[in-house]
Amino acid sequence: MRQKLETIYNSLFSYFGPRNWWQAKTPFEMIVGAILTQAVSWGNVQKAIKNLEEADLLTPEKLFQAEEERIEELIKPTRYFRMKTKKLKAFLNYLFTTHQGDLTQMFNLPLLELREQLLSVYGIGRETVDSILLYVGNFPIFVVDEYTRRIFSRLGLLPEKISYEQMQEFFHTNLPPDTRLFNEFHAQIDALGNQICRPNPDCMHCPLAQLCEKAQGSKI
DNA sequence: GGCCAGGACACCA
DNA sequence: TGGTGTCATGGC
Repeated sequence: MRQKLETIYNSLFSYFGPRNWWQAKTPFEMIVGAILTQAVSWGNVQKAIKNLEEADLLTPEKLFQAEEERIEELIKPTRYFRMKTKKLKAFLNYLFTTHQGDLTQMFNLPLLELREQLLSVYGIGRETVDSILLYVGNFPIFVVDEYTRRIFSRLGLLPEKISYEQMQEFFHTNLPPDTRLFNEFHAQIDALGNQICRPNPDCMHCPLAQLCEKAQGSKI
């Protein structure tokens, strides 16, 4: 299985090239992005980040003090802006009450303890917390999502109905705990899911078509 | 004009 | 435990 995953990763990387995911100026900006990107394309997130930056609110202290109405207006491009403002505030409330507003202190916690703490914050679910741990904290934790389920079930490597934990366990069991690999692999899966392996997949151009039971079965 | 994005939560059976 | 509705912008 390990070799099969290696083949899949190499095929994706050859096709899409390095994805350079999560370019950000600061760890705080990355965390804000992780919350804002929920159910929205990254392009919209970048607009909101730019708005926050121009308003000089991209520090924990300033965003914590900012009025909700002001934040709502600035992050409108990211959809569900009222909910996401509450989520940002919930995270900041946690950061200041538990870690004195210090991200370095927060990331000094052991992985599992930090994951548990972040999951208890309103608006931070499993995918968001694992994205923060992997992309900001550099912990070797694999981020899975709907694309992962869709692609790997079509490949016949995972059942169609599978929980988040089971999917994550699959990658943790079959890959070395390599932060850079996990980082790039998730980004590659996203690229495939976003551009090709859709509900109506473009199997003709899929770099994994030779490995995919569904693509071969449909003789595309 | 319709579809769908780098989800999470509340509610219900 | 799993399914469904809600949130409510912008690009293609």
